[in-house]
Amino acid sequence: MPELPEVETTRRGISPHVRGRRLTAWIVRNANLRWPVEIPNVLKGALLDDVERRGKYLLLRFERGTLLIHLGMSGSLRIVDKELAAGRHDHVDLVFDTSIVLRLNDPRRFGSVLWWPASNPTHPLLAHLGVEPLSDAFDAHYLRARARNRRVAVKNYIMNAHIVVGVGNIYASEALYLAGIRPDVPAGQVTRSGYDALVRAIRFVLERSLREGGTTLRDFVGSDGRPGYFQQQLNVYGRGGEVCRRCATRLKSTRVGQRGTVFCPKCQRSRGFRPLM
DNA sequence: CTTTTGACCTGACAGC
DNA sequence: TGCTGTCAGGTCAAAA
Repeated sequence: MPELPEVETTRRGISPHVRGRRLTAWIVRNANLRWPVEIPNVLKGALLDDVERRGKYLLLRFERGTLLIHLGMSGSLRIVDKELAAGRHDHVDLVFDTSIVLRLNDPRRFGSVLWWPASNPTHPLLAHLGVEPLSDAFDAHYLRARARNRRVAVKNYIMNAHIVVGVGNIYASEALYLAGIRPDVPAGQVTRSGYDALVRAIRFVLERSLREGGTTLRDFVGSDGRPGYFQQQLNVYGRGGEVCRRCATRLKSTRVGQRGTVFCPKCQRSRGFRPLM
């Protein structure tokens, strides 16, 4: 479900409620997520210093270490009152001293809750992550350099968290549309100006979605239960068979690297086309 | 090293 | 009303 804007929206939503609070208890109703849920006993009574984000991981910084939370495809975190009865798929509750509960719901259980002790300098899952797309380190030179001689489709390339984090199926599709690049072009064949446009487009879609509170397709809600509104801005994702807003050509629905992919065959070309930005 | 494929899981929806 | 197949905001590990 969540890509960078949804995870960041979640971070901003939960942070004011839990930051500076003590974790008094937790309830694990189903520890069987992607990996077994890890919440060590040293966390009892621990102070939560800050809530950060790295890629699609939320980092709950405690004095003794960090809880890593990944929302997978279908996860969401809500702030609820301790008395609110847990529903189906409410797998983990983190109970804070204010009777506030941070509740993880995840129907598909592709998410994770993992412990990263302060004694361990880098968690293996974070060690090889690529750059943050909204940081200065993310630029056309970087993208092009790492794409040299790579034949994977550019769409898969930008969805690879070892290259750049936070870009999933929605925003990859949208960014390639805005950049005028076909999703199935080999990453190594995208031109320098193509990567210039792509970097701008990725930043644009992520920042814009962030302003709108993320994208809600089926079930994403922020920590307060409000949906995101970015889906109203989608140009291609979920619009296969509909008409391109720019040129009225019928949008093509295909599969690129096992993922559903929609693009405009006229506005998106192998060597790039007029970028929309 | 890169690339491809399968795996993990539930739920919604289409078609018979 | 089933049943079956397909698809879904992710990403890791194994195989090629």
